[in-house]
Amino acid sequence: MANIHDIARLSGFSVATVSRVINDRPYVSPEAKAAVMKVVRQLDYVPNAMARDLSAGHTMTIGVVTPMRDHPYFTSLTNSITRAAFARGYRVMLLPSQYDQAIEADYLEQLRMKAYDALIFTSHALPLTDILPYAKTGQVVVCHDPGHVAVNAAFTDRGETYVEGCQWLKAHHAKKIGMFLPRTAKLSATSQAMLGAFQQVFGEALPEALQVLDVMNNEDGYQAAQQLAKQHVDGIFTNGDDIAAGAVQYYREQHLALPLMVGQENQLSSQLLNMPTIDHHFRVVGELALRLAVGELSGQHQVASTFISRA
Amino acid sequence: MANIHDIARLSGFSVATVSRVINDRPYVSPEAKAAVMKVVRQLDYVPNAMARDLSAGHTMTIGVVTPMRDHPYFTSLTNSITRAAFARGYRVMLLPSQYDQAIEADYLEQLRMKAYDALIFTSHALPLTDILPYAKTGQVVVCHDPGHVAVNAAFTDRGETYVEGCQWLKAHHAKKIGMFLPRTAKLSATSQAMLGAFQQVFGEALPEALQVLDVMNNEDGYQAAQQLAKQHVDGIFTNGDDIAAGAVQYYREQHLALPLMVGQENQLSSQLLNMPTIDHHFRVVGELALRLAVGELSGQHQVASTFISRA
DNA sequence: TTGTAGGCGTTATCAG
DNA sequence: CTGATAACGCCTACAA
Repeated sequence: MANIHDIARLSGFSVATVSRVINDRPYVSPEAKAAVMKVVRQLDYVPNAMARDLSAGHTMTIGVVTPMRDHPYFTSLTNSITRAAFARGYRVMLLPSQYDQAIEADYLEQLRMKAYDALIFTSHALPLTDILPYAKTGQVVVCHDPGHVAVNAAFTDRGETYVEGCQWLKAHHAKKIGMFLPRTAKLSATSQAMLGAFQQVFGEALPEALQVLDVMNNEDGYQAAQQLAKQHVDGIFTNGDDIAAGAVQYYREQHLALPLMVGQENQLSSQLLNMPTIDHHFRVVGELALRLAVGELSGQHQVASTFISRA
Repeated sequence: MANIHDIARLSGFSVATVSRVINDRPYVSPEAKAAVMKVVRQLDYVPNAMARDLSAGHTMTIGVVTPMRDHPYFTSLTNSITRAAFARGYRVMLLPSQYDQAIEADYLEQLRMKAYDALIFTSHALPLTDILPYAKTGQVVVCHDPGHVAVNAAFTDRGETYVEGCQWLKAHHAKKIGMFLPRTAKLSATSQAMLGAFQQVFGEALPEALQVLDVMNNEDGYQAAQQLAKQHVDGIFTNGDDIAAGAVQYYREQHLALPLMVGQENQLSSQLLNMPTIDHHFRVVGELALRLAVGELSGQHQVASTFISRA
């Protein structure tokens, strides 16, 4: 592999001049430029990206930490982040975490090692207090409401639409309601917000027996429906359209009357099932997150989600 | 930011010794190790990833070129590639291309610049002959049948199941069949294979009027159904379950009799619609592609797809 | 306009 | 066991 010194030697100019030519900088004579370019073409030379990064002191890479790969929430968020990143000349590194604190800590360490210019957590298991120290060095962005913790954040305001979802169930006369939740309520801000909305609308807390935890995908939805069907619920607030679809499948297979259902994510399946859902506008959140990551923005930015009524 | 020289100076040892300590290599006295570690902790030192990469001569990064972000084919392929990559200590860079030849060429150039150790094309618009020259330097992997072109490849053998799909339509007495195809037949191997299967089963080529091109997502499916409904088809071989779902929606809205339909990708929607589909086993393909990228494997590897009959 | 020399931060060789 | 010193390949004051 030819390097800049080879080009310098063969063209009869110095590395400084060669560098100027390949970076299209001023103060180069036409002759020098021609001579250098000729050798560049002959040797099929291209500058080495790693050396450039080291010299420049940045990677132009944004790490995106994602707990799971097959969940639509993360797919749409990553997609919008990627789009925004490329529009600004940044690249995106995919960082799967499976909600493993050790892995997340590892990524944070890599940020310190300058493996990335910034890190976006689409979600995280690590307490915010563990993340905070890293926010000083590189840029760290989280995609949920960090409360009063001073970390850059872009997130949807879910509270409002969760209330609307509960109201919809109430208005359609659901008497016994169950909820599909991601992970336990203590760990997940989503769960907390959903349970809070229930309390607000129905004036009482949702009994634990009617909360199904750790529901993350379509298959989980099928299993979760099994649990709730035993208790004869007539309404389910789910945490995803595709997840709700899994539940529908269970009810259909058992030839049971379908409970009223509310989805989330505004996916294709809620359209097919004619089910109300919530659009969290992750495209917008993703772009905001990236702008925070590259320093175009700072602080905390929230996007209002939209309840889509359907029945 | 502290660097290895700072540690050397403050600990009273040389950079060589410091390097040995932080990399946990032999031939270091306990005293030296203790002294170095103490300073490392004091200064909160971590080695710089870029400098390491430059020194080592590799990035431990695999670029994954993906034409579109919201298509399940690419999502599942990227996911399995990522999983396999991390299992081997590699990272994954997401490279969107929108089937733009200039962008694809750009990524190939970046490969030359050693921005990635290898490049996986989940699909590409660039002719294979343009890609071939780069396959010499870094590792290039394509995810479709490269025919007789000598490039590393992992792909599904679709021919067989496309024939099965056509036979299914025939067995269920579809008389007038339409097809949803991605891009034009000349450009897309998928289209060619689907049309070939039709010819094989029905003994004649599918009239162009019954081919709807450039159908890539759910909305496209809705539009495409509009076109085919005018011609009163009673069977549609689609190129995706979610895409087929878009078509179903159109037929339902118009209160038209639903044609027989075959999907692809084995997504949730085909389950919900009780529609036969084809599983291309992209998880397997993704892992093979990555193993090719990191040099564990070489050559061309094909995976048989599976027809899932449902009605 | 051009070139020299030093810096970016590590790793590796090889003599001590 | 330890340490100078030379890579890795590029950029950029500063000097000429």
